[in-house]
Amino acid sequence: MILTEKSKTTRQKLLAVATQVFVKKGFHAAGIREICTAAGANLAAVNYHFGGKMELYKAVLSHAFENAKPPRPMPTLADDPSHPQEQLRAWIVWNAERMLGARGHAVYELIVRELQDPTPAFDDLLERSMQPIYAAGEALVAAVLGVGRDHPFVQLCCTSVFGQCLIYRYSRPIIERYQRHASQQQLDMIQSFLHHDPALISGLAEHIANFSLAGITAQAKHIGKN
Amino acid sequence: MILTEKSKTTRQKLLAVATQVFVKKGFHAAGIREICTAAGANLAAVNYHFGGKMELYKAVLSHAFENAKPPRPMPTLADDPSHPQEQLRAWIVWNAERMLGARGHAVYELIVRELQDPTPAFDDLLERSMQPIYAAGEALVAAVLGVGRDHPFVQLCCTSVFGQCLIYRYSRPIIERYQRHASQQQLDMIQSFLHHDPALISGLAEHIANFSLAGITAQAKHIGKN
DNA sequence: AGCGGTATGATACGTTGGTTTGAAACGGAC
DNA sequence: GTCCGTTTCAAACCAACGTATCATACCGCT
Repeated sequence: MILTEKSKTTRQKLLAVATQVFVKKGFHAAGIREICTAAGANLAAVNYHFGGKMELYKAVLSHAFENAKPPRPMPTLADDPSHPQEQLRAWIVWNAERMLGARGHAVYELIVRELQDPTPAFDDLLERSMQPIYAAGEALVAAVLGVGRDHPFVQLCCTSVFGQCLIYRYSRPIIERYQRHASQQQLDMIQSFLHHDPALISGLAEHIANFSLAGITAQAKHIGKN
Repeated sequence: MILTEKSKTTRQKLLAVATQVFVKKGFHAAGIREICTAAGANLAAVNYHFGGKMELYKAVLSHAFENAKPPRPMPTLADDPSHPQEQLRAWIVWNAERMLGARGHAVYELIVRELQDPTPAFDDLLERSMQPIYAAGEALVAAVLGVGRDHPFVQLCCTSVFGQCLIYRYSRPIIERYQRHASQQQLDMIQSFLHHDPALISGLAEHIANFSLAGITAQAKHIGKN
């Protein structure tokens, strides 16, 4: 199929709208009719351009993954093996900003949905977008703790870091809900968060890094007891 | 409607099966037919006993909430105001065990689902099951940090604690998926986790408490700078 | 102008899922 | 035994969804 100008715009429109709808409602709850009318396209457009709902969804996942490419490369242990603690801090900040920032919004929102209702596209998505990052974090935490990567503490600490990031994705509905009882100052912060204000995001990332580094280094004392 | 013995058992069976199905698949994906056949009841039973799918769901939420009553009461600042740090640790452990243990399983699984696709029952559920716990944690963190409850650090730290707990609920599908590549030792741990083994859960709670207390006390150094 | 591959359009099909209906079965009260 | 409220059952209804169909419109090309 040769893509003329006209077809490209409808295809892209479909892709853009579908991303929003899938993010907002998930795969099952999202409707072809809703997507098509919102994109100003005909009902049959999805089947014509993508071959079906699932294929459209996979295209959305790939597209969102491509768009999530971070501006800076991920810090790893290999960058500066003699200062693991600084590298770990850099990795935590980088990871938190990626998970909470605007670029990663769609991917992580979709990942979070996949976590609850996995579709056949889950494994691939996880493998491509999470596994490399997690592995880098594992290596850094292991280096800081001075233990092997398969030490239980390593996984526990990595999970704690990811948990602190992920909750800001999950608690979005709660935050929106608390707007009603919030002060003006809180309202501003909520708006900043919902719109991925880079300053607020990096503030959150800093907190997570401070909190986690203290937590991780505190684990060092417990090593050897078991 | 008077509840005879017979009707009570079908109602209860329906409630029990529906809880499992709603937990496993969420409100939308769960089907009346599936629930009824699994409960050995007729298709019309749900409408007869509860009045509809949404009413059944609300009944499931209430029932799950009632069953989540913890064996020990929640530690609060009021229990021992002179040792806030010890009380905070006790609260974190209590909260983590509640969120990861078998008793709270259904409620938190349902809450997590509500977080993504809120139903009209969301507000009530949140208010009853989360708000009191969160408020107690806020008070304890504020006491340890020596600041007011509306200080930004307090909310950041509480969020970090909840995030570390919640992720173990979210990552369940990932954990199940990694069973394929796991060693025997890891397999045992995974099984323990999936079956809410109390020993493992309290180990996780201990980690979260150690990690978080170090993180929170580290925040004290940053207070006053802003 | 006329052709052929491409895109869009309105409409219908088959399935699924929640709900409704009306009849049949049960079980205690008199 | 008969009556009546309660519960169960099979069958049907209705709306929504993803998909398929086929005609029409578009556009570069000869």
